[in-house]
This record gives sequence, C-alpha cells and structure tokens, in this order.
Amino acid sequence: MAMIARGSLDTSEALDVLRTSSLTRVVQEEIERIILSGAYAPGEKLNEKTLADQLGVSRGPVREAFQALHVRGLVEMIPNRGVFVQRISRHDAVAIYDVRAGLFGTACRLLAERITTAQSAELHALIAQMDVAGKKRDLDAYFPLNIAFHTAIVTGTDNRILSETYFGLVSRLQLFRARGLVHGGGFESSNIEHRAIVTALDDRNPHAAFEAGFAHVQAGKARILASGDPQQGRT
Amino acid sequence: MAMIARGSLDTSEALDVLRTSSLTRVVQEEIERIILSGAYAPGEKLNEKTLADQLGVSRGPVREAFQALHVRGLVEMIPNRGVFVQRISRHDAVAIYDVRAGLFGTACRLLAERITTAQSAELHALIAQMDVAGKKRDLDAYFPLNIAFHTAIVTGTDNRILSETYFGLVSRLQLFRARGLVHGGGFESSNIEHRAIVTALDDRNPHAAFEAGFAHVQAGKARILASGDPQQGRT
DNA sequence: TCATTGCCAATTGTTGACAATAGGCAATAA
DNA sequence: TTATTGCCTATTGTCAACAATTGGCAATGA
Repeated sequence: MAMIARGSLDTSEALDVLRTSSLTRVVQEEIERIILSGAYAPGEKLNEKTLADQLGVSRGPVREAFQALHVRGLVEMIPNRGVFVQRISRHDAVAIYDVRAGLFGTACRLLAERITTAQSAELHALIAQMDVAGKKRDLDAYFPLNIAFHTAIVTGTDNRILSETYFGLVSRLQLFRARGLVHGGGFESSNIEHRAIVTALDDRNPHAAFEAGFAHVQAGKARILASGDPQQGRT
Repeated sequence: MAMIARGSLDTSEALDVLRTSSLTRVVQEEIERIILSGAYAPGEKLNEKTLADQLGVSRGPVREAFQALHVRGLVEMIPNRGVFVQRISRHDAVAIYDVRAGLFGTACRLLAERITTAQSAELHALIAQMDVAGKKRDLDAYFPLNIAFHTAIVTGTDNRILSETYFGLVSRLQLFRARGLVHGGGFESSNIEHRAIVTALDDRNPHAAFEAGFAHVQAGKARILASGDPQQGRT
C-alpha cells in the first residue's frame, strides 16, 4: 500500500481521488455528463436498468446518484414513475437567472474587498482577449473566455459555498438551451459590462461591484430570453 | 380510486403527499430532523444499520437519503468509513453567512420591485410585534418573529430557487450552534435594521433594499461570531 | 516498554431477488 | 365505433445476503 507510486508526481492527487471516489460518485458524475451533453432531452425518462447496464453497475448506485442529482436540480423524480431530466420553463429560467445575478453580484462585492493585483491582471487579460475575439466575431473563442472571466471572479472570492451554489445554477441553466450572445451585438455590450465590473473591483468599491455584476447577469438573461422561444419546459 | 375522500377538504393536498411521498423522502426528512435537533453532534457518526432499524426500514432508503443530505450540506461522507454530521468551522460559517447575506439582499432587491401593500403591512406588523418582544427582552417571542420576517421577505419574491437555496443555507447554519442575539443589544439594532429594510421596500428602491438586507445579515453574522467561540468544527 | 504484525469483528459497498405499482393492449359490451 | 374492464409486461421500490474494507486488539519481538 505504501509503495504505490512513490515516485509519482501526483501521489497526493491520487490519494484525493481515492478519498472521494466511490462508485456512486463516479456514476453521478457520469450521468450528469450524459444529461448536460444533451443526450437526453429535458423531460425524457432515465431508465434505471438501462443506465446501470450502460455503466456496468447494478441499480443501487444509480438510484443513489439520482438522489444527489435531484437535489442538485438536474432531474425530477416521480414516485413509482421514475426519473426524468429536469425541465426548465421560461419562468424557471428567469428565477434561476435572478438568483445567479444576486450570487454573481455578491461574488463581485466580496472580491472587491480582497482582490489582489494578480487577480486584477488576470481579469484585464481576459477582457483584452475577449475584445480580440469580439472584433473577429469569433464565438468559439469568446465563449470559453467569457466563462473563464466569470469563473475567475467567483472562485476568486475563495468561498466554496458561493462557488458550489453558483456553478450549480449554471449547470441548471444549461438545461435551458437557447444560446444568447448568438446574434451580434451581444459581444460589445457584454464586454463593456465586464470592464465596468473590473473597474469597480480595481476601485475596491463593493457597492459598485455588486451593481455591475448583478446588472451583467441580468443583461445576459435578457439576451437569452430575447433570442428564441424554446419549446421545451412548458411547466 | 375515484371515490376516495370525495367530500374531503384536502383531497388535492392528500394527492400532493402521495405524489411526493416515497420512503426515501420520509427517511431523509426524518434524518434531517434528527440532525438539526442536535441529537447527534457535528462530526458524530451516523450508522446506517442503527438508523435503518430505528426507522424500521432497510439500509437502502437510508443510503439514498444520505446522498441527498450530503448534497444539501448536512452530512459529510467518507468512502468506506461512513457518514458523519457535517462539521461547520468558523471559516465555513463566515462563508455561509456571506452567501446568505447576498441572497437575502437579493431577495430584498427583487421584492422591492414587486411588493404589494399586503406584504408591506405584514412586515410592518411583524416589526411592531418584535418591538414589543424586544422591550420585554423576551427572546422566545422575538426569535420566531424574526424568522417569520425573513421568511416573509424571501418567499415574497415568489422565486422557488431563491427560497430553497436560502433556507438550505439557514439549515446548514443551524449546525453552527452559538446563538447570537443572546446578549441584549441585539434586539434594538436588529429591529432597527428591519425598519431600514422595509423603508427601502416601501420606497421601491432595489438598490437600498439590497444594501439594507445584505447589511442586516452581515450584522447578524458579526453578532453570532462575537458571542462565544464554539469548540466544534475545528476543520 | 513500545512498535509492529496479523487476526477478527463491525461496518460499508454492491449485488441480485422479490414485491408492488403503472401503463399498454386486447377482449368485451353498449 | 367507442368506452370500459381486466390481464400482462415493464419498471420501480425494498430488502436481505454476500463481498470488501476498516479499525481495534492481542500476540510477537526488539
């Protein structure tokens, strides 16, 4: 036991994996991946035995994973009927966006009180890169940069509760597919909002930081809801 | 089937119970009750078989309930070791309070845009009652009123995601026992803050409402952390 | 005395089997 | 033809048994 990977660079990492790894955990992450990949549409049924066979396990771990996914808002459960991919109605999406806006604004506010020069520099760099991608109308480049910007702010607060809650909401919103930012115009205004956030952070102005962060997500909500009218989730 | 309780007043309610009721759900709620009652101290082990026997079920539903409680932050799980009541360190409590402050401020902000006269009247009435209880130094009367005030604001937003997230955090904080408000002085300042919130709501000023709500929870955090130095949760 | 090794009981992890429920389909009757 | 009834299959809910892991305890040896 003690001789495992003694010279390996990631021994502690491997131990971490062992410490948190259980079959249920793995199954949960795999089902989450399947759901968010869109392989099953919202409202579609997730059959216990089918999934268990696909993953090469029995129904027990699958059922346990379902419980976790239910609390996380990714599936809905109906007793004696089964488990279904969570449907997100327009109304639900609005509610999630409002909470996400509040949390992101809170992250900005908290970060404004403790931001380091390194963190600030990282955000400025991301904005510069987004400017480039925006000028090229390169959505595939802009998207991950945008995510990285938000992630940097949220994780920068060093508040695990905040991060988990925020990213949980982001996952849920992935079930409400209708990518905004798609039609041009989203680029410029979005990055203008990013600059407003970083300005408030650099000023160490919690007040302004919250407002800028809140307003940014609300603007994102408006962009998403304006574009398209997804059929799904007529709950 | 169709003749069940045809004349009953709560037929739909009974159907609701049936719709959401499963053994796992009941077990989960019962274990949650046990945990929050303090019957098990934070860090204490929850034995599967013992709980299953107590509740008169097998280990399956108990394990499923554990998964849900883990996601909700009420228990921690260590593979091959078992399930333990979640320990909340001082650092954790600060993090939870910060997020709760952001969510409560967000609730105030959202409510400011849609508050009805009835809702406002309810909040004013609660403040008046808290004044009375405060003057009498009647903690047992003040506490539930205080909770009712916060609940009215959060549920008043009519945002289920917000409510669930907020009350989830409140539950977690119950594991960090050290009731503030205990020593006098908490009363007056707390209710002064309540008035500031309602004033902002009546003014339909989202900006001021957020600030008042955020500040109120932060003040509560300070009151709790100032009083006592709980031993538990030395994570 | 103290550290190490090896066994053992207790507990968790996983599985397969059995019971209960739901939904579909065919048979029946109006 | 259409609605209703009664089976029947598929799926979920629950359980008990088996496998695997852990931690404690005694035995051993320095």
